[in-house]
Amino acid sequence: MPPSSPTARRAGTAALTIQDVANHAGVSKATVSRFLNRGGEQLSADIEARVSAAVRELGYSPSPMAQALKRGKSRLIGLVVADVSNSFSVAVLRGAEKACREAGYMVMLFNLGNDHVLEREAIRALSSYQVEGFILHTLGNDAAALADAARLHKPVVLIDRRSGDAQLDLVGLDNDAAVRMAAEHLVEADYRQLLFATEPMKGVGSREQRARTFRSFVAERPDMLAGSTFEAQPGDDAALDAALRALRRDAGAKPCAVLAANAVIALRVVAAVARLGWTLGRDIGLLGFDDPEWAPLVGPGLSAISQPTDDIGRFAINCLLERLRGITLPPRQILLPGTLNVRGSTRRS
Amino acid sequence: MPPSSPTARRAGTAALTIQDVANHAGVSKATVSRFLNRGGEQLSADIEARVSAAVRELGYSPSPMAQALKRGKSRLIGLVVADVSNSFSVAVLRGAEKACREAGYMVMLFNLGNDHVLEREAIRALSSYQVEGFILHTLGNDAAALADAARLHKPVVLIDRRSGDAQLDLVGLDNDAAVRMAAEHLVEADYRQLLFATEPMKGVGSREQRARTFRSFVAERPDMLAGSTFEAQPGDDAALDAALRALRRDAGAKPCAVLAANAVIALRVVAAVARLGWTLGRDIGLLGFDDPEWAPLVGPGLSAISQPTDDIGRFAINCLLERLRGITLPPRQILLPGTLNVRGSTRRS
DNA sequence: TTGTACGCGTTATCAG
DNA sequence: CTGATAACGCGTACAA
Repeated sequence: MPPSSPTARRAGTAALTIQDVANHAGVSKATVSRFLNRGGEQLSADIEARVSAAVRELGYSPSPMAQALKRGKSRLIGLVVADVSNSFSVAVLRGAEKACREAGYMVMLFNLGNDHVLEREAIRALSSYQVEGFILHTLGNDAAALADAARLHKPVVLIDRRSGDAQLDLVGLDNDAAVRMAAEHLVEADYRQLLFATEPMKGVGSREQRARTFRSFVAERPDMLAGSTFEAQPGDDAALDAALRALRRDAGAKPCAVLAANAVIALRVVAAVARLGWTLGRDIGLLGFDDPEWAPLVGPGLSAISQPTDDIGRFAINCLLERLRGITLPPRQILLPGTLNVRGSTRRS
Repeated sequence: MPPSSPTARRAGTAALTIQDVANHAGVSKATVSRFLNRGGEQLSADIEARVSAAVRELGYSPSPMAQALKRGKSRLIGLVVADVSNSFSVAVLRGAEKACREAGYMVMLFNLGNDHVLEREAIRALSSYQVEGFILHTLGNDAAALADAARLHKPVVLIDRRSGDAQLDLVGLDNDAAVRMAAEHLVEADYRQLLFATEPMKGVGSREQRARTFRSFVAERPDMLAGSTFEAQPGDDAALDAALRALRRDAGAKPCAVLAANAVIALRVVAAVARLGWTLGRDIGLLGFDDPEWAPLVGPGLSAISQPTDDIGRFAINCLLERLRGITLPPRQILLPGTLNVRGSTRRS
């Protein structure tokens, strides 16, 4: 049978094509395509009406796949995340996905599951699907992966963490301001011996940045404040307990407090304090980054710096979209302010 | 300029095509395609070697987009989730995404953000990208959306929640067994007046199932046990507090406990108990579904039923893949067992 | 203004 | 066993 007669198509319910619409309206594919893309600008009123009606009646919408193949653009954005289980990651993901959809894009997700060898494969797989750009929330040590992306001329926006030396757009918390806000709060609450607890730095920009600012803050107040840093290895609770004991010992009579670099480490400190039989706030202060849902519920409540995660996701997408529209600017840093939520873990009484 | 001479292509670094490989190996596109798909079965040793070498040297991998266009298969799976912020959802997502990738598929994510009007749009958008099947973790009240999916002959696997009357594959927790395990634990811990606290049912299968089993369990022990159910409206903390007060009042001298239908509601109960100045375990027992990371840290620790979220994700994907391979079976239910983690919130001493 | 014809990268059919 | 060729659904020069 010759492939088609103008009438009588659409057996079953296969997706309709632009040709179906053209037949229905009695015009050519090209005309329909023009109507769809240039919005009926260059069409006669009569034709426009017919095509418009046909599209509506048939409920037609073009195939993004075919469009992608033709124009090399897919209206797809690749989102690579070190660990979806991380509450910060999901929160950002949420904002990003929403902003994406509002701009007519879809998100293609790749979770590294903390296996950072996958980073290259991630951007490779994603770009084979023609994603137009990348949002990366990873350790970002893999320069090769970034190079791949750059070579494909696909824009990249980093979230939270600066990646190597690459000059890329970055959106995240204003770590410097946030750490200062946090430390100042601890000082005002009378804590005098401070410990900055973090996951292993591993070259992660935001962790190093926070640690650096913390050290500066302490160094600027040599007479009233002492401070040190502790990198907690995953699983090694004993070392963490020891570090906390050392903190109180070093503090002597002075009140001491921990500044936890993120929610994961804050959770571990809370657990350690419980193991040691201490009371948060009184025996030891604790202030964490990120403000997880459980923060109000542990002991007297965990004081925390909350990040504007939704905004971070939104800004990242907007930043990417601007690049896609061809804006050529030097790499930007968009740093958003955090918010301090004071709870019982930083009240000594 | 005529589009191509056999040599001298690949200006810049545009992605390479099957034609490039063919040129490089001195064969036709068709041959390369065959090598790629049937794995060199029907090729002469000489040709196979040449093609194989060319593919490797050039680092070629075919374009999923073009493949999708040609065969109508995209190696894409659509994942629709009611709310990514829900810890259960992410956990399942994690397992699913991994299983997907291991099977050579990619995940396309659509988050409803609890806006269930989007459900139809979700499956519409996703199927326009030719996803081969759907994993749905939604309220599932939108029969129309499901009908859309069915009409496209795309397989659907439901997670956790049965959807309307549709006969579809389902994978989730064995709610019946889990509720009985939970309730039995409460009984053994001497609690005699029970309250089942849940988010509004809204026709959500798993919530109704859990409530039903709870009521049966109580009804089967009329002489030793009393129980009731409470639907907590989002934000209405006053009503929740009142319900808890009523629980203790009704219990009189008997110990009472709350069975929380998921982590969200468990969190709210913990907060309410704190507001009321009670102590978990002693003044009121609490056992929750889901086992969030913070469970060990609130008060004496929150007892909880943990769900095998990774497995749920994996099974869902495998189930979907089997359907994609054309298995025609009646709809299955895969019910996985939960695990009871006993902590302080169900210890009266 | 509208239609015709071609190509995006693949795979399937059909000759050879 | 291999190569030419026609689709898949769409956008767009080019021609009318």
